[in-house]
Amino acid sequence: MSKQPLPKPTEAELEILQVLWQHGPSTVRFVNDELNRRREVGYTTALKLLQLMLDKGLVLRDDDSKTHVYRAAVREEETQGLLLDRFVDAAFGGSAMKLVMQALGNRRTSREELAQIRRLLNDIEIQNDTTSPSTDDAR
Amino acid sequence: MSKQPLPKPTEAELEILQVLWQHGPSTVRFVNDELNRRREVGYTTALKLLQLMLDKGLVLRDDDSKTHVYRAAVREEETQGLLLDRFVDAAFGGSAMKLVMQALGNRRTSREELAQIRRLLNDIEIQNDTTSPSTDDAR
DNA sequence: ATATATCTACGATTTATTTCGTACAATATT
DNA sequence: AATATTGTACGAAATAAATCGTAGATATAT
Repeated sequence: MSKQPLPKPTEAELEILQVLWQHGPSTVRFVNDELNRRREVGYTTALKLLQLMLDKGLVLRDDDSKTHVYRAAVREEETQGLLLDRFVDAAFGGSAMKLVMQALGNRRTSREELAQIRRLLNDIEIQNDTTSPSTDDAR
Repeated sequence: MSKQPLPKPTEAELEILQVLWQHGPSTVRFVNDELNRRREVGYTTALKLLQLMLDKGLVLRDDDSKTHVYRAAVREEETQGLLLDRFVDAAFGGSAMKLVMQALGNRRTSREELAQIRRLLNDIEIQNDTTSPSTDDAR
């Protein structure tokens, strides 16, 4: 029952996590190269960030060989969920609905994706029916 | 066709915008009181933030009377859309779909809301059909 | 009219985040 | 073996954001 703090990654840390999530365990060099596809970042900057992230427990590293290999210590969905909560709160006054409507309304969504969402809605509805019949409220 | 820079509000600035969007034009005192419902903030902190926001063009103020009245200079949906884009990019690697699925999947969504989303999906589908038949890409 | 409360302006401090420079060790190259 | 390259560690500067204190102006109450 040990509760990890699960620290909130900063903007720059998120960029790095994206790389690690997408490409798996990576060297500093690789991470830095990936970052540089978007913006100019010095090598030691990436290194330092990874070291800080190690302290925070956001990544793990294998330092068996001289060239260390870092990998994400937090799961993608979990982290995104955490950030989403904060974001919904900060930008949408806590209303996840408003966010979803915005996200769907203001951008191109393919037929494929629409179908995907419909499937999800169905699943949720079934869930709702089989668990808590009619009402639902909390706070 | 004049394009304003439309600066990105910070976390604290967003809190204030929420207050203004929700309650309309307000005095510093009122804004501060509202902020203090969530966390402890000094009066001059709120004041300073509003002044900075005025510089940035995030709010406007009426200083006819001694006690100034501030109001949002940016529209809620527009700002949220902007932030959403950034957030989708930062946390979800650019995939709005993943975000929507997360938002819907990981939290309680009422029958009411589900229906609302379905309606939106229908609208979008109709849009898709009547405009660009199969493929979709722009920008 | 004097004292008290309320308000704005704004500099300065604090805290968080990002970025980089330098030192030095290990490895690879010539 | 000497030199160049590539790597880590880590302090410190640069930047950004949030918070607060103090001064002084204006209004309100006694």
